[in-house]
Amino acid sequence: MGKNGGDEEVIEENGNERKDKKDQEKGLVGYSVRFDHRVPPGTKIKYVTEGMLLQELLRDPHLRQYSAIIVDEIHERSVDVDLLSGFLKQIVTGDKAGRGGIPLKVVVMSATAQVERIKKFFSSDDSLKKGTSGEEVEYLQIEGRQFPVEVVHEPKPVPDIQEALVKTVFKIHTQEPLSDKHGKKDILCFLTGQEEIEAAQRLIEEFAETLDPKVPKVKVFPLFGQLSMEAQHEAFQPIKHPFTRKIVLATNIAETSVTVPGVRYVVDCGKAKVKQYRPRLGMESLLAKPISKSSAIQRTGRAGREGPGKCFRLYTAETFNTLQKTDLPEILRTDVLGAVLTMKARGIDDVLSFPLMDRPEIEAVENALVHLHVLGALGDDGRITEMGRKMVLFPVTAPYARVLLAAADPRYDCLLEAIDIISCITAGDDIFMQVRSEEDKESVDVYRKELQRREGDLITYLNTMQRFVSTPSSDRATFCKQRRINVRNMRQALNIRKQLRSLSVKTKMLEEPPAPDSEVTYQPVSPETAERILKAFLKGFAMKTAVLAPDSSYVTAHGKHVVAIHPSSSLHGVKREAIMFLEHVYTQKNYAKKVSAIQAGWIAEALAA
DNA sequence: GAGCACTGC
Repeated sequence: MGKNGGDEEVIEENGNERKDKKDQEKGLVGYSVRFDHRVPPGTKIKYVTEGMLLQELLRDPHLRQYSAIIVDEIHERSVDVDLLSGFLKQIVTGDKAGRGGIPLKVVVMSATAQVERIKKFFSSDDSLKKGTSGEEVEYLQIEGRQFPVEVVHEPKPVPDIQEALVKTVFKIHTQEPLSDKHGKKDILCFLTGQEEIEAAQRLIEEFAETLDPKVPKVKVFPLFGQLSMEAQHEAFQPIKHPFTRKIVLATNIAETSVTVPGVRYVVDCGKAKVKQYRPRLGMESLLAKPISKSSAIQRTGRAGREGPGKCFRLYTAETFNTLQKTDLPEILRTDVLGAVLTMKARGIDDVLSFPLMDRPEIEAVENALVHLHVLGALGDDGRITEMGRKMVLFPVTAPYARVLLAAADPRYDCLLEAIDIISCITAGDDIFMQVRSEEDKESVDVYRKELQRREGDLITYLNTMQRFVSTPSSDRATFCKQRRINVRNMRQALNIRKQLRSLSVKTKMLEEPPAPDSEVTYQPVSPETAERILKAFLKGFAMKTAVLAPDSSYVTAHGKHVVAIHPSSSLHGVKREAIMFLEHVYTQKNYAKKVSAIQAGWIAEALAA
């Protein structure tokens, strides 16, 4: 590798592994993702995730190790890719001295044409002043491949989406052929959520009963994330019965994450549930909103992957024209707490002037700065503190990182316990799956009750992790099955646990590596230890607390909003003096999730010291 | 009595 500006090329990928066995053996191609790294000596091309490259920026702010960076799928606009684009712009348009005078080449790839914006963003501000915008940015276009899809809009707004859906599905079913030379001609419907999907399934199945026996049959498959892997898998299988059409009722999962084969008809309800952070309320909402034009086009495209198709939009052409061009990028929809800390840790003192393709509201940034100050990550001068520098080393959000630091403090002394809990919580979806049938529920509840603790959800997660790791590996599958624990998420939790433990040793928060699980016997934590754990969590979540009001509702300490305990919590329906919750979501109501019982006096105590 | 979809140092 050269002395300055390396000869290594980094290809940024969104988690998709691109491993070519032969090249890898020769050491030409390497990759680096969260739990898996393979970068042999002599690597010329390295595939990394955005988060990994942001992490490398901490050590190597000018990316001197690389001669070129390729950013793929930039239109997906994750927070990480937005931050990375900002740093890349600074490197490309800034002073080359930090790279020994060697320029960095940046290639960005996008499936949708926001060409002008991207060109403008990566141009230096000087060229903008001279009116030669984008001259140093070259542009190449490659045609996509798709079969034609005919789009049909509703002539006028539909009063009832479910009714319109059933009507459209059976219009397709009775008027369009079951297959052609390209293969099956199945139907994929985009709906907003589980509830809507289950209602639609009932309606379609009821209506199907009334069909003339000469008409082909239909079989309905729901498809959403909370469904078990097996149930999801069913929706991908070609239908076995002859003379039958498959109808898949899906959430956005079928727009972004999976491809259902055989689809030639798409029915689009025009909406999707979106999570959006409300900086003023310090909480997020999950509500059905109109989709963007680009999302509608993406859904339409799902009908043309295997042959010419048709897309029926359950809204008018006028409504389509009123849709936003693109979805709101994530940085405008989430808490910018993490983004601000990421910038601060990489030397950005004035975060408001950092180049971003979309800037969050000033209020959102200010809230994040205040919150980071409360957490102790920023000092009174707004600069990152010693504590903040330690926090960014952990792959968890700032409040969790603060909890880990508190837990390592001798006053709380519960780092391993905090790691167990945070591993369970940050392992993706809840490790506890929802139980669908009533009979299953009874038996599962018997086992789950054993894990539950009166202190609430956090100590229940701790109990679960401790019971799990002290179970012999041959019995772990049964352990999970009985309690309906998602094995994939549990495996992820173990990975995170291992990573957090090793980072704790590296940062000297743990003096020595913890004993292997095989040498630890299970013992439920004492109420005294549970109290120390909850107090350590309050160091990160003192703002997310509520006290029981005289009318038996919980009122938040911050903002005085009424919150209800979510039904997924072990404390649902329970009245305690005060609660701490790690998540705060508005759906049908204002809900607190991941809830623990605390004493009201602990809140002020946590904010004080 | 309720759950759009991903990912990560």
